[in-house]
Amino acid sequence: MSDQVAAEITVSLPDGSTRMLADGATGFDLAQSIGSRLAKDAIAVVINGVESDLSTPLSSGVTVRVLTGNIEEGRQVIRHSTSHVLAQAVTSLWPGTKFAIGPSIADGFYYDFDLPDGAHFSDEDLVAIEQRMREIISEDQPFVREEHTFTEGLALFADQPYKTEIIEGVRDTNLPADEELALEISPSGAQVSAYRNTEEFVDLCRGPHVPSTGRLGHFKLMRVAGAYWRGDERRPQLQRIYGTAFESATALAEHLHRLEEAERRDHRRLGAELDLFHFPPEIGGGLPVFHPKGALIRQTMEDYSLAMHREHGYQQVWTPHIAKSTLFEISGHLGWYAEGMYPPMEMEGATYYPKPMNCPMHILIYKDRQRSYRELPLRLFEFGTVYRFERSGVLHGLTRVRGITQDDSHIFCAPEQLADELRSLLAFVLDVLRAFGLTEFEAELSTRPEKFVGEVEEWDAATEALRSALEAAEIPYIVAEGEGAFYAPKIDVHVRDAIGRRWQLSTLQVDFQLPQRFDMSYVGADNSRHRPQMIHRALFGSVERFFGILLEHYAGNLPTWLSPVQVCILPVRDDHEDYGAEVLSTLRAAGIRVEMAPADEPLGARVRHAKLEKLPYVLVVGDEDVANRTVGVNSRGTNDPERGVALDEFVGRISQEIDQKSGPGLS
RNA sequence: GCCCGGGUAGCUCAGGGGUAGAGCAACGCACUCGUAAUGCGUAGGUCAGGGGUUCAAAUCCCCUCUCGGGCUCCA
Repeated sequence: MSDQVAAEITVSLPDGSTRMLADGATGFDLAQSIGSRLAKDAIAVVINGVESDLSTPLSSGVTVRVLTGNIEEGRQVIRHSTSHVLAQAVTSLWPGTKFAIGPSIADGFYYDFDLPDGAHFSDEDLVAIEQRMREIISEDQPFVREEHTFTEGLALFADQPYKTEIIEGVRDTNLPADEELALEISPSGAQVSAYRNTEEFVDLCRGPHVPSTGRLGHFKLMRVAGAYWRGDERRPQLQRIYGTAFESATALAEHLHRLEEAERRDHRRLGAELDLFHFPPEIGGGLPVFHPKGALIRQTMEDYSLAMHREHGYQQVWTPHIAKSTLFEISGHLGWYAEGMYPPMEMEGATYYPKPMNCPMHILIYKDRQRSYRELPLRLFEFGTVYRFERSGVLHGLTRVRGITQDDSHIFCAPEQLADELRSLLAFVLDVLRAFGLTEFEAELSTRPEKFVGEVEEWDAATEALRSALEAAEIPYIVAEGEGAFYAPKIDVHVRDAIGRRWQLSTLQVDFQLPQRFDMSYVGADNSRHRPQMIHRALFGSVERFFGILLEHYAGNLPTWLSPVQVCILPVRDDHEDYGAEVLSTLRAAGIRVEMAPADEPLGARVRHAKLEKLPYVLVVGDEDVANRTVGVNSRGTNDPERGVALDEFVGRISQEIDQKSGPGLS
């Protein structure tokens, strides 16, 4: 081709620079022109914001970003490509398998299958599948993009009913049904794209993919599960395989290590190790008992919360656990929440239900007498235990139980007070959460759904009030359009824990329905009756769940104020026990929770036991300490004890720490 | 509720048709020690429960309960 000058194209890079390439150059050529290292690491490209294969020819004037495996978008491509390899492996081991979808997800991927003759995967199957996947990877099969019309696509996947349904769905609506389907098919134009690895194996997919299976390999199949087609329990249950994949063996190993770390933090494990709570089968699923140390932690949490509520103008109330059906008919719970309620009990001709929520009872307290505008906002607060029928499969340690103690509050206010009340309420909620060591917040503002009660103007005003509370609190939030309950817009507060996991905790909901159902009123300054507005608010959400989250957040290393045992005294020999007892009573008099372990085991063993219990402080007392009235301080998180600390000084230190709700670090 | 996998000593687990095992914990005795496991000894089990197959079942089969991982659900 020396007889003609090669045409050239110009492309822009993310840093604003431009680069000249031969006409017909691909993303891979671009990466190569930048550097051989980049060419080696390149997974895919983003052309004018659209993710594409490395083999895509570039046209002049486009902006191109090269995706490598060490960034999230690149990993998604690796995971999605690995899911295709999984599908090919399964079809070669189970001929006749029907495929559903196989998207990348946070930290991995999955693929849903419908095996011939209703077969199911077992854990042993995963080993064989992984083996087959490694063969496919070593064959270095190319991912070849094919584009088809809808008609061709339907013909290509004629024996794949799930793929057919996806293609028809997009053809008829021009939209994939949800985010995960969007990875399978692109709605743009009248095209269906597919990626072919071999003569036999081709899968519907939007792409992009790695150039060939040889680029994969750092993966692991994690588990098998059942999953309903399109998440609908009325439709067939498919066999899902979860896996994870990374760009390198190191990154995969790090990920698996993080999973182990999360397992070590599992509150169910810590609950047993630290003797805090358990779930006796004789009582029933989802119904925990708290042991002395667990109860102490829980009580400390509740005491602090109650004190903060009183300081902020809340009045504590107390209400029973069951009520006649009449109450839940008025509240409407029997109408729209009956499935979530425990079944009724008949007694003396009346029907009683365990309460699923506290609000109706708080409303009855409000309604016991006529209320004046001067009393508003009226803030009622209760640690109210409610019972909800959670299906057996959803129970999960303390984070999903059937007996739930809510730190529940209902605020009744005049409409013109709503915005101020929400603002101070949100600030209060965040302050209390911060005291428990949770500092990273993200909120969700859920707005009016299609089906709703009340007036549009009311909804708009309440939504604006919630929004302004979020703005004032200066926390990041997203708006979930149409996600509100039918009776109210709401704010949900999520927190990030120490290892970055997101938990939904507090909720603030305005309620347009209950004040009306209960015909609530107050007498205004104008001497006429008005309808109050109502706010539901749970701060911890559920005390049990919050307890579990805190345990995981701290990995069991609770700050000193929450530790059930704050100090353990270890006399070096038994003739130091008298002094140890003196230290114990001094600390106890200062309100510190303290124990002493007698010298009938070697000191090292006793230190070890105390460390395994994750106690904040171990005090060793020996000859020098008896002589000088000092203690040896071994703090959690260190193996470097401090010798000769004056007893008074230690008391001062730990008291201050308890006061500030801080404490030594991890064990 | 549905799919998959478990349930053997208080805990963690081994054993997989022929009379039940280990480590830790517990208990007893000795040791008296300056910072993450002192030694010796003792006791501890209807192998989740029920039914079946077998001369014989912890072990194989069926049912139930229960726990875990997912799916659905979370007002």
